[in-house]
Amino acid sequence: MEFHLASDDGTPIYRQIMTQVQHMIASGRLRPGDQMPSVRALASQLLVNPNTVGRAYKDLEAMGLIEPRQGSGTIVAEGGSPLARSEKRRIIIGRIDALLVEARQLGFSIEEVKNLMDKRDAAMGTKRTA
Amino acid sequence: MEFHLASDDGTPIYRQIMTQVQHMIASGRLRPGDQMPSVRALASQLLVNPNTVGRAYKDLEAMGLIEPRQGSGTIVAEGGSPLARSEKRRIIIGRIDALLVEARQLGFSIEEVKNLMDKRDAAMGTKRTA
DNA sequence: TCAAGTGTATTAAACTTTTAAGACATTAAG
DNA sequence: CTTAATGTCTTAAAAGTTTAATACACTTGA
Repeated sequence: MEFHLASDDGTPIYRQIMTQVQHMIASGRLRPGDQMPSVRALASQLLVNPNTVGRAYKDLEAMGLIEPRQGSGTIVAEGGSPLARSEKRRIIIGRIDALLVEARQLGFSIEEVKNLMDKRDAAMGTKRTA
Repeated sequence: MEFHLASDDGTPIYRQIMTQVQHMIASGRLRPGDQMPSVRALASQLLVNPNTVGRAYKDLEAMGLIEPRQGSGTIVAEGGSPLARSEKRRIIIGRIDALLVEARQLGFSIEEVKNLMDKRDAAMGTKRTA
């Protein structure tokens, strides 16, 4: 399970964790019944305090996305159906808009961005598991 | 000048203000020499403390995006970002990688992302003042 | 039973963010 | 000059975030 905390805009860590889990569930990479990484394991992986992960898990539980099992771990909840295509589209468009604005500010044309995307995608693709 | 603070992910207010201004400059809605809203006026509009806006303006000035004029207001700075091309490239590649990861998680192919990018870029272009 | 791993909880401290009230020098307009 | 508006600064307090060191009850597997 790959997590990455990269946001440099001051977003609290526990919020970033929540967003990651939400998106993983939305995309189907985490499915109902799947085991979540333990609080301590994820904290260790992210080099973060266990309480911070616990905070994220607690809020995700309140949202009904995950279910803690005392003693054993935490699993993805049943009702947590993947987001509708329209919702996924709304999310990705927000990211794209942000990238376009950033690119324009930095002086990159859309063609340059798309070329860079191809290169980066090819580099990432070599690591793909499926 | 329309500002809106909507982010519900715990992002600090002054960061949201900075992002808004950056995007307005990037999109051409704010051009070099334009008057920025005063610290107090923007604070009043956003129902936020003047110090919070001041913090955002101070950081934006440090980035070279705006220039304070003692006594009169604050204007959008001339000239572009002082960053070197290599530095700009490093930044934009980071954004692209994040977008690719997100897109993959949400189930979008790179072709779909590039198509959406073209559409969004065209939509933004119509608002440009050129 | 025993040990290890699990989620949860408490208490405390450090740090960041935001609000608050006020002050100062500078600028523009009357 | 006077007045009002500007950016900037100080001090303080409140709130939120993160880390830290524990502790507890529960579950699993040996």
